[in-house]
Amino acid sequence: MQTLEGRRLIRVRTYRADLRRPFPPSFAERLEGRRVEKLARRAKYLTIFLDDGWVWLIHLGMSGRMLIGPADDTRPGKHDHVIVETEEGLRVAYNDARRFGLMDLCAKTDLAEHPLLAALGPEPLEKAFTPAVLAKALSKRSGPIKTALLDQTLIAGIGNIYASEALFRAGIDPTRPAETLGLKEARPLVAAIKAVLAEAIEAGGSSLRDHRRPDGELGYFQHAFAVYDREGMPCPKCDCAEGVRRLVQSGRSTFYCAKRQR
DNA sequence: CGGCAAACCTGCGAGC
DNA sequence: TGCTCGCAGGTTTGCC
Repeated sequence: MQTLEGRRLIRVRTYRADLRRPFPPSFAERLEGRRVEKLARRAKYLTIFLDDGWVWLIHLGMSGRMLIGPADDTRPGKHDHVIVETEEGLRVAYNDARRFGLMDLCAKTDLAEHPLLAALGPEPLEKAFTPAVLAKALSKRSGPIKTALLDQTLIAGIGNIYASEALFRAGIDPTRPAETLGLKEARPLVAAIKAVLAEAIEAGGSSLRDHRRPDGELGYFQHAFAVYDREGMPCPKCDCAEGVRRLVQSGRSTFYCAKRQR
């Protein structure tokens, strides 16, 4: 998507009225003619800053992806819901089989107060995300630490895969009540969260089944999971008999090593 | 308010 | 081979 920076959007087409939510009024018309000034991210939201002071907000949901290529064929492919063409002959298609994603437009000056962003917790990759900050957030929760890590109002941007991976690296039992983690255990957990997210971004993201990178390849980080989706396989860090275990917390799979994580 | 289940949607893999 | 069924992901909604 870096490839969009600096480009002018000359043609925007939507192929349905909504994703998870309806597109905002006059969505395509408000994008057409705009130049992209900057791409950024807040939690799992992509923020595209436009030259008229508005921001194009995109969430990929679970199966959303941006397909980038030349604009010589503008017909929508299967599950292409929005297609953008730039002045330079680039075609960017938002493709999302499950339509759990969403798009919105927001004035740059109101971005922090946008309903989808206002309640988000701190960015884990920022310097300000410290063990003290994490410990304080977790002290408010009596539920399991794994579930708390997925709460976007406590910490922004951790998904189900990375919650398991971070807890494994930090050696923390996913069922531990969040409030029982003190500063001492928040320290390795912060380090693990930062490392897991940074490595995943560096590797081009994770992917499962039909989720692919823009070039069609699986996200490389998929090949680096220590525990996620590895039930029954040996723990990569110890020789325990059971290997990686799976449990369900709040309806989501958690993978962990019972011997290593306490 | 916290915690949890269900809902949204589709593709895929397992099992018959 | 072809069918059904369960499950995966992120977030919101609704119920206790």
